[in-house]
Amino acid sequence: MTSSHHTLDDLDRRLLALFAARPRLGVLEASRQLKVARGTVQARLDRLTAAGVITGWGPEISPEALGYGVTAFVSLEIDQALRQRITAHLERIPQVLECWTVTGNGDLWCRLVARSNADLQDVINVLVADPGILRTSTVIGLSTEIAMRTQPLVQHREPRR
Amino acid sequence: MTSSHHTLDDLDRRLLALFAARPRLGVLEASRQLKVARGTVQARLDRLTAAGVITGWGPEISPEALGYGVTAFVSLEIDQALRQRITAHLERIPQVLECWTVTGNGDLWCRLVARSNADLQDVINVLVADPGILRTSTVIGLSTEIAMRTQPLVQHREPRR
DNA sequence: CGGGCAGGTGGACAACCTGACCACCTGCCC
DNA sequence: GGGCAGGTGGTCAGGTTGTCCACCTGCCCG
Repeated sequence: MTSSHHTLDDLDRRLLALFAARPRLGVLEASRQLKVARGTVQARLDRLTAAGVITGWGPEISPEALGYGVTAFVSLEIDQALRQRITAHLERIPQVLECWTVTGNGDLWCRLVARSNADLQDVINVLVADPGILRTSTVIGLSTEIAMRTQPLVQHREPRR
Repeated sequence: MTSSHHTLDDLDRRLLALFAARPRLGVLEASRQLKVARGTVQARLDRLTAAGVITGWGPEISPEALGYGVTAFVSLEIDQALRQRITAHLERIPQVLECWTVTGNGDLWCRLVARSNADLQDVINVLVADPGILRTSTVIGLSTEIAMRTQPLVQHREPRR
């Protein structure tokens, strides 16, 4: 959006790669592996966090391991005047993992999970209960070809500007 | 998919909520806040990890903070015979953050990021360079209504089965 | 040119946490 | 009644953290 973004240097990239590979590493151990002073690692981490590059260290949860083996992507065509209320409605549905407003006919785009295809139908029923939702179209995720990743981006060096 | 999934009990839920809120917490501090023995927290964490519920503790990176302020979702219609080669091609593009095979006309579904709309065009050009890609349709993410989340799912108690 | 400043280094400290044990208790299934 | 998984408190040595410090370097700026 704005151009005020953080530019990574080489050490940042190595740091992020290291912590991505072994996240529970302590600062001291990391400094040893990167061959820099401990304070440096600490300062880099603080700066990356302050800049918003690192947004968290939370445990990543696998919905699949919890029994939610079905993922679906739903496009919603909605009554624009009611968007706020609709997103509030979606927020209240735990199976809605993500939601964007997007360009195109589908005004809203969501990621859902469910325990089975039958369960998915139930979830969608809950979802479309809001009368502000005019039309939906669902595609089901069959297999993950590339799992959510950011490392390639982090390691990527923009050739020119 | 398979029904062999881990069922969370109340302590698991509280544990996950706590670590989601303050991930860098030590095991000892967590045990104090949850009012259980340290060994218990340790054991739970180990079990959740072994069960695949917790898949990692990696730092979460914000592409936006790195200057990739534009997100787009692309549906690709492809020559099925070439799917393997195509996904390999996509894997090599850092701006492709995620990719699924899905039902429907769009055989492949990807999430992209780019530095700007103009940059997005460049990324898409790289993407469609593979002749196995027959048709694409792109929608641009305008705003995040619900950011990727799993906590509601974790805290959710299935009413009945 | 010299000053100021951000950022790196290596070292020091006490306080604290971790991993690995242990003995023991409880609830539950067979 | 036995066996077992899982919880509880406790101990221990060793490693790690947060916080200082003095000092060095490169760089921008008047």
